[in-house]
Formats: sequence, structure tokens, C-alpha cells
Amino acid sequence: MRGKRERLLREMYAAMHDRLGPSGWWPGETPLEVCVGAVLTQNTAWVNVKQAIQRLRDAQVLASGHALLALSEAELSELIRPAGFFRLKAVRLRNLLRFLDDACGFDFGVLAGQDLGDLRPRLLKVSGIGPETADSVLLYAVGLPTFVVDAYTRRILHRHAMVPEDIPYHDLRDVFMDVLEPDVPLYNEYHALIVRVAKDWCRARTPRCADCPLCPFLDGGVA
DNA sequence: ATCCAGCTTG
DNA sequence: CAAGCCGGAT
Repeated sequence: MRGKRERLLREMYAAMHDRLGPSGWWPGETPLEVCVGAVLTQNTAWVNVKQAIQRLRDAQVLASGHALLALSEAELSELIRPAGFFRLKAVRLRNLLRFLDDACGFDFGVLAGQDLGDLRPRLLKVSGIGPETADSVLLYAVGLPTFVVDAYTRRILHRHAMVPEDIPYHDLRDVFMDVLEPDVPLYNEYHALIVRVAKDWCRARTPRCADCPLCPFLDGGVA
């Protein structure tokens, strides 16, 4: 039944929030930077993304989307090299920037007024922008209530026996959105808490379940 | 199922 | 020094 999972999801949120406090978390200083980070972090550790973003900042091209678009693909890929997959990501980032330019001229407030059900599919048509990148842009750069699912979300819920390991992106997204009211600050904070818990406790190789904020939700209690 | 890649961590 | 990284396209 769905009621049980709803209760679990709300209790897990409360447990993380009680232990860790509010995250005050935003994956970038500006909406534009959030978009850049969303592409660069595709299957890439955030620490590497930070280096790439710093190089863009130092090159003074992070001030506007137009400044970024003024770079050649080769120049851009060289700057973002530390983030890995750099040739591919240069193309993807430029695709996203061009979309943003024609959609709103980098005025993100314009996008915020649009309907999520309309804007999301348009973003997904941009080559290189998949569901996670799209949702990250929509939630953190635009401010529309879509839940961001990532590898951490999947790992945590799977380890807590709530979903199969190979659950598709949209099914996992629905797990949250079917139960949580559309609320940007809530979605923001929930995802932020998941990221913090995954990095510090629910790690891939050596999980530290014993003192994890979510250990009360493990199958047999403390592992 | 494979490719795309550099970088940090345990 | 290998595993893994806030994926997506072909």
C-alpha cells in the first residue's frame, strides 16, 4: 500500500533534518551556474565539477550565458576539462545554453512563470539533457516543483528495501511526487539531505550504517 | 551494452 | 591504485 511508503518518506525526511539541520543548499551561486553544474556533474564527482566551474569563473565567462556562448566549443571544453567527459559536456552545455537563450534570453524569471508540464518536455528534447539534469535545472535554477532523483536517491531507497535497484528514473521520481505536495523548498531540502547522507554515510563501497541518520529505517534496525 | 575522461578517495 | 563519481546517447 502507498500509505506506508508515504509515512516512511516523511519520517526519513524528518530523521535526516533533525540530525543534520537545514542544508541551506544550492548547487551554484546563480541560476546560470546551477545549469552549468547540472551538466558538468553528469556521472562525475562534485569536487571535480567545482574545479571546472572555478576555471570558468577565473576566465570571466560565468557572468552571463552570452559570455559562455561566445566561447568556441574547443575553448569551452578546455576550460571544463577537470570535470571529465569534457568534449561531450562542452557540446551538451552549449545545447542547453542555446535553449535557454531562445527560451528566455537567460532571464530565468520568465521560465519560472511557465508550466512545468510544458517546460520539462521541451528541456528533455535538448540533446544531452536527460531527466536528472532537466529536473535539477527546473528545481534549482528555475524554481519549479519537480523532484530531482539521482544515483544517491536510488541507492538509499534501495538499501532500505523501498524500491528495486534498477527502478527507472521516472518511477522513482513518482515515488516522491505521488506522496509529497509540490513544494519547491521541500523538494530542494529533501534532495539536499539525500546528497549529504549518501556522501557521508550511505557510501557506495563502505557504508557507515551504524551512525547514519537513516539507520532506524534499516530492515533489521542497526546493521 | 558501451562509450565518454579526469580526478579524489579509501 | 582501483573504484566510483549528484548521466545520457547510441
